[in-house]
Amino acid sequence: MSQHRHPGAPGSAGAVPALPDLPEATVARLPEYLRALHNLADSGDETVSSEGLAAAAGVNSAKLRKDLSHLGSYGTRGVGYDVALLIGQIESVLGLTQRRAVALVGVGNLGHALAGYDGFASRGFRIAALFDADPARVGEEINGLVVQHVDELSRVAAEESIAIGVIATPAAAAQPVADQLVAVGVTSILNFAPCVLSVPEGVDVRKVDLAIELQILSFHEHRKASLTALPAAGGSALTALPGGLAASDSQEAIGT
Amino acid sequence: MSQHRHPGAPGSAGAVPALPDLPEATVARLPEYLRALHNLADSGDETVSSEGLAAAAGVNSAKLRKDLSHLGSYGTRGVGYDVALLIGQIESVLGLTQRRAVALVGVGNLGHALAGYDGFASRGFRIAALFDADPARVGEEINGLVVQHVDELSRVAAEESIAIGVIATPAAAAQPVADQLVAVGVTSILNFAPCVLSVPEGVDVRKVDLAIELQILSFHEHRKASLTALPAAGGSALTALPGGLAASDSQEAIGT
DNA sequence: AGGCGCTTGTGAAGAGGTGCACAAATCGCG
DNA sequence: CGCGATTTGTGCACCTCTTCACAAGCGCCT
Repeated sequence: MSQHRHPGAPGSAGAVPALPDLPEATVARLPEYLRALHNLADSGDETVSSEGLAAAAGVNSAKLRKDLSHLGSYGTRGVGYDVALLIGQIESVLGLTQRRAVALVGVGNLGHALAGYDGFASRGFRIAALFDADPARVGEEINGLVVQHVDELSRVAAEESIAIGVIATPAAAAQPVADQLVAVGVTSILNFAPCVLSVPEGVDVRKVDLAIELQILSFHEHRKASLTALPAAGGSALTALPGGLAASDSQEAIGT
Repeated sequence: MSQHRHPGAPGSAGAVPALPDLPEATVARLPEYLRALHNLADSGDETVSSEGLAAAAGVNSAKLRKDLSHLGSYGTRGVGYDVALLIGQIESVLGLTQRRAVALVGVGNLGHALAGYDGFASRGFRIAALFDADPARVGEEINGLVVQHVDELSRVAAEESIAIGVIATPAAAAQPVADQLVAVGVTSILNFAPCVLSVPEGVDVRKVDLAIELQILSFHEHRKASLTALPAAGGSALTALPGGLAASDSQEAIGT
């Protein structure tokens, strides 16, 4: 049930306490807007129109306006949005006003790279601890952090008040690790292992599977190839495809 | 490793001619089904019910049946789906019957890990070439492949018939690299750089942004925290977590 | 052989997301 | 001081995706 609610009117008292209950699709786009806004800010721009920001974020401008309206943003008609203000708004909604501590479990091939990925640090997160089950890896230092044994997790989690757990272990180890994370109170997990995690209600899991992304691309590649291979195949409905078979999900030919 | 050539394939290479024009959401789930099916096959299962497969893939069983029905699969009522047959079907639809060649550009922190990620090789892809713009990195050998300068791209792409390009460069370098990939005929790109790529129509781009995933989790974490701070909302399972949560962020002062 | 339990495949209803098009609001300028 | 150019915010229609519920089909057991 989507309830329309007008989040706090301009003059309302408290500071926008109610989380506006954003559509999930909107939430997923906010970080992209945020990144684009930071770029604009670095360029010295102080305001930006929905059209301009939409182009920078690779989305439709109406969609962007609707997204921003959901979080009760204050654009100025005839002018646009104040870049700095909007950055503050989005960061606040995303809960990025504090730097959240991330625990990374699994310092193998991929985990090693994640531990060194500075995109995390620069966008609101702090990798607070590294874990691995392999004794051979415990003790290794990466980016100033020492890899600890995964059994230390509960102790360290309490000290560092871990907010998010990242799993970069092999698939077989992922579920036990997830259980351990949940046990120490972590309610948000980013899973890079190619498997389905089962977690109690209230725990959010997002999955990133690199091979799956390639397989999706493979499908489209396959489809494109077979389309060009079958010229006019008997005039079936296939050839009657309208304007574009562009993947709606991906970005496509922007501007020019 | 295991390159399952569909064993008892749906007979007739000529069959399955018309690409069924699958819903995008379905395409995105097929790889997950495929992974689950391979697990089942390794366990020796020969058939699986929609319920069972759905559980293994983490989706609703009705959704799974509808997805499979889209690709005209033949389950047996009262029995379920033939695992081997279904694997063959899905691999065929995804275009995984051939092993696609992937070019990886950007062998920095993340790219290095991707180059060594065996999940690609085991799921239908072959990393055929590595590139970087930094002369200091050219010549380095990773996983049996020598890093070449990005200017070699056009020559190598022709030799290896690259099907998919993976961009793991810094954001600033991503667009030029994408242009080069497009120029040599690549029509599918997986972009790890945190920026929007502009490509001509007909080129598919999928983006993976690791920081964005964390930011989305951060939002939910933020929301959950503010909910527990608010009056009773009915829900409950949240408070029953063992171990107790440590991370509670009280603040959410917005604006100004 | 016939009935029974199980499972698929799908129609239909509902939820959610998207994009157009336009009214409302604001600024700058003559 | 009012007008026009500009841009936001949003109602509405469309579309995709999800989920339910159930008839049809299949194999097994008696």
